[in-house]
Formats: sequence, C-alpha cells, structure tokens
Amino acid sequence: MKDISNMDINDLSKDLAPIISNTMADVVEVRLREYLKKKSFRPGDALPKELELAEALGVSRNVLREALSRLRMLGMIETKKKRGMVLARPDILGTFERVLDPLIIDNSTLQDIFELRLVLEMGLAELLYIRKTEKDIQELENIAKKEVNLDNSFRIKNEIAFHGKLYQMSGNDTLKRFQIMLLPIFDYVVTLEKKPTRGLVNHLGLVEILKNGTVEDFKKGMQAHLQPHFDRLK
Amino acid sequence: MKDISNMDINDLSKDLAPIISNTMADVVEVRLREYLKKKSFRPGDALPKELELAEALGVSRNVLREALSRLRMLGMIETKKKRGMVLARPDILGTFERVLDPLIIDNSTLQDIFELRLVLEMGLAELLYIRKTEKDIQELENIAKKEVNLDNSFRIKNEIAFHGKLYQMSGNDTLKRFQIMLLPIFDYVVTLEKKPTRGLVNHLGLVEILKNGTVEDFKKGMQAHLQPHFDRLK
DNA sequence: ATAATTGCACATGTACTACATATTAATAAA
DNA sequence: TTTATTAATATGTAGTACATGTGCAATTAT
Repeated sequence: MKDISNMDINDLSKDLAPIISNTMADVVEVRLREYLKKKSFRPGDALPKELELAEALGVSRNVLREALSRLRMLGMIETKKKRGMVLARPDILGTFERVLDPLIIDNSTLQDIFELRLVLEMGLAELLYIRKTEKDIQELENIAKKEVNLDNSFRIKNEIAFHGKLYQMSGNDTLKRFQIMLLPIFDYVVTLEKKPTRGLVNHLGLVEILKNGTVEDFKKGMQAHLQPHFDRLK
Repeated sequence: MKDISNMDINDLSKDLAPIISNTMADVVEVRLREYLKKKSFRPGDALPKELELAEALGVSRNVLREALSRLRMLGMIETKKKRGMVLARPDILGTFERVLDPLIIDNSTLQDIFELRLVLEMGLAELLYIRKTEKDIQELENIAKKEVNLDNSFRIKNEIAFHGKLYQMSGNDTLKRFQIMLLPIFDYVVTLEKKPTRGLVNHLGLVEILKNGTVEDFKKGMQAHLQPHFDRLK
C-alpha cells in the first residue's frame, strides 16, 4: 500500500490534519504558559513547587523540568534553591539573539533582515529630530570626521559606529539593541557583494543636515546615503 | 555583616563581576551551541546520540535533555525516534513570539516597541514603491473604502487590515510576520490612551498618493497620518 | 534472484528513586 | 534579645528501568 498517489494524500490532508507528534515537554510548556496567563501571575509571584505541578499535570518531574527549563531560558521564570520558582520579566531580545546566526538562517530570511535594517534606518528620522541633542550631534560629527583618512578595515568599524550612534540617538534602547543584533546579519549580506558601494550623501553630509536641515531633508539625505543598497532590491 | 552599604557593594562590583549561579543545563546549552558552531554543522546533519553527548560532557542524561529541550524549542534541532537528532533551521520569529506578552513586558519596553512600529511604518515607503502592484493598490483601496461607514470596533479591525496590507505589499515576509506579532503590543499601548486620535491624512488619502504620488509624497502622507502618535513622544 | 515481510536492534521518550545542595525557619544557647 | 546551631524543604543532579517506534537486516515467498 505504499503507492498511494500524492493527489490522494493531498485530498486527504484537507480533511485530516496531520497529527504532530508533540512530546510531553511540548504540551507541558504550552499548558504552563496558559496556566501563568489564566492566573494572571505578575512578575515576582511565587509558583507551586515542581512536584505539585508535575502531579497536577500528570507527568513525571523529568518532563516538567524539561518544560521549565525552556521557560527559564526565556527568562519567564527564575528559581532559587529553597524559595521555589517566581515569575520574571523575560528579556524579549535575549531570546531573539540565540537564533540569529547567519549560518543557520536561510537566504530568503537573510534578505528580509537586510531589508529590515534599511527600513529601520529610513524610519529613524522622526525619532531623531524629536530627541537629538547638541552633544549627540557633536559626537556623531567626531565619528564622521575620523573616517576621512582610514583604511578599509577601520572604515567598516567607523561605519558601524556612525549608524550605531544614530540608533542610540533615537533614545530607544530596544531599537539600539536590536540594531546591534542585526549587525552580523547585515555585514554578512554586504560582504557577499562584490564591490563596496557608496551613496551620494556621506556621513558628514548627514551630520550637516541634522544640524541645519529639516526632517524631510534628513530623510532625503539618508535615502541618498543608502541608495546603493536600495538599487540592489527588486 | 548584613549592613554593608550600597556604595561598598557598587565599588566592589566594578572589580568583581557577580558569580551567576549557572545551572548545569545552562552550561550544557552554551557548550552545545559552541559545539554546533565549531563543527559547523549544516541543517540536516546528524548529531551524536544523547548518551554519547552526556558522557562527553560529563553530565547525566537528564541534564543534557533539559538543554536539548531548549534547543528543540528554538527549532535548532529536531529529533526522530530512531534516527537521532539533526540540526534544523530555527524560526527566528517563532522564538520571539513566545515572550511577546504585554502583561509581562515592562512599560519602558512597551513604549520602545510602540515607537518601533512607528519607525517601521515610516521606513516602509521605499520598499512599497519598489514592489507595489496595481492589484495590491486596488485591494488596499477596497479596504480603505470599507471603513467609511463602520462603527468603532469594526474600524479598529479595518485599521489593522489596512496597515497589515501595507506590510504585505512590502514583499518582506519576515517584516509582515513581525508586524503581526507587534500588533497586540501596539494595541495595548494605544488603548491605554484616553481619546482616539486621528491624523490629517486618512487611509484613502494614502491610497491616492500610492497611485499618483512620489515616494516623498507618501512619506509626508504617512507622517501626517501618524502625527497624533508622534505628538505623544518626547 | 528479486521483492515483500517479519523481526530484531537501537535511540529517544517517560517514569521513578535517590541523594546533594543551598536556604529558610525554627530552636537552643549566650 | 541576639547569635549560633540544627532541621526542614525545594531545587539540582545522577542513575536505572522500561515503553515506543523506526530503520535495517534476515527471512520467506514469488
């Protein structure tokens, strides 16, 4: 009975959703999530002890601990030896970081992330003009000035420093951390290309706009600066 | 000896990094990561069996499985009953989704994510103008037209549909999924506010620009549309 | 000899027991 | 009342045992 045609299988799969062999740990993880939500635990609240949870769920302590281990990795719970477990605030980006490796991400997603960075930098303008300070602009200018006579390897570092400073000036820590994580991906994609490209507006130009120009000027400037990257999209 | 002043502790902590009580599972997780990287495993490659790994690391199978459970949750490894474990491609956003709950994210991060959404929508323009099609614009217009005579609850759904369509038109799946995840957060922040706000440019206006205007026109339009949100920032 | 079937070997999944460790709480001593 | 010691207890780790299901090989039938 091995020669069932693909058509038959597809027809069947419309009516019969495939049974995904969830392991107990998977199920327990979901159940614990639901439990935490339903009881609307707040960070700091104590949880029942392992044996109670295991018994309530009808699984071995082993399985329960595998599920707890996952939540612990995400920072959702913390455990002290005798006090038991407490709900904690997960670091939303910390978990993200764990899977952000250019080597294991497929090319399509790499491209998406590359574009995501472009979108972020283009959208930064409003925040920048709301929160920029004289001091920040001065520091940004110092970075931009440094790069005039640098060889190639150092220029890349400076490029990162400049754009990183922009994110920091946005006053949004999550955004800043996000950018740092995306950097390796961005680098990876850029280095896949043959020749280094250069936009019509350089870093000093952007600083000049930040000093005396309007938000719209800055958007145009950033667009021109990133133009080579946009040109590659389709 | 309990009355050491905070100053003393802070001074010390500059020189002596606190010892974070890593559990074995934490260590094993890191070691496995390093191992996978060092051996430069590719997706699909088979891993040694649990007993071998446990023995090599000098830990019980129990501890090893807690670490493996984490990697499995992230989608980094998959296991088939007899075949053993194989390296897999993690879903970079799947892990993110697990910790994105407005109730457990602190207010500062909530605000950051709210701003992140604004940044994304402002930065979308370039991608939109590179990839928009007649068909997409038509669909977008249909969504915008529907909302003219809708009561409040349905208008919110339509609002989501409209902006969601914009992300979809960007042709960037990761971005689109990202937006869907951020939606609950965004909603949460918006509903914290008193009165619903409305921008100078409405959805139909944005569609009109997409049809006949330039990228710069669209950026200005989107800026006007989101202006009430930007006004709240400081 | 080839194809199909059956059965065995083996890796993972789950359960249970046992003990180490650390921390809180209670008790005893000063 | 304060300090020191001890006991209780929840998590951390190890080890054993067995269930389950899959791939491979041996066996049988054509």
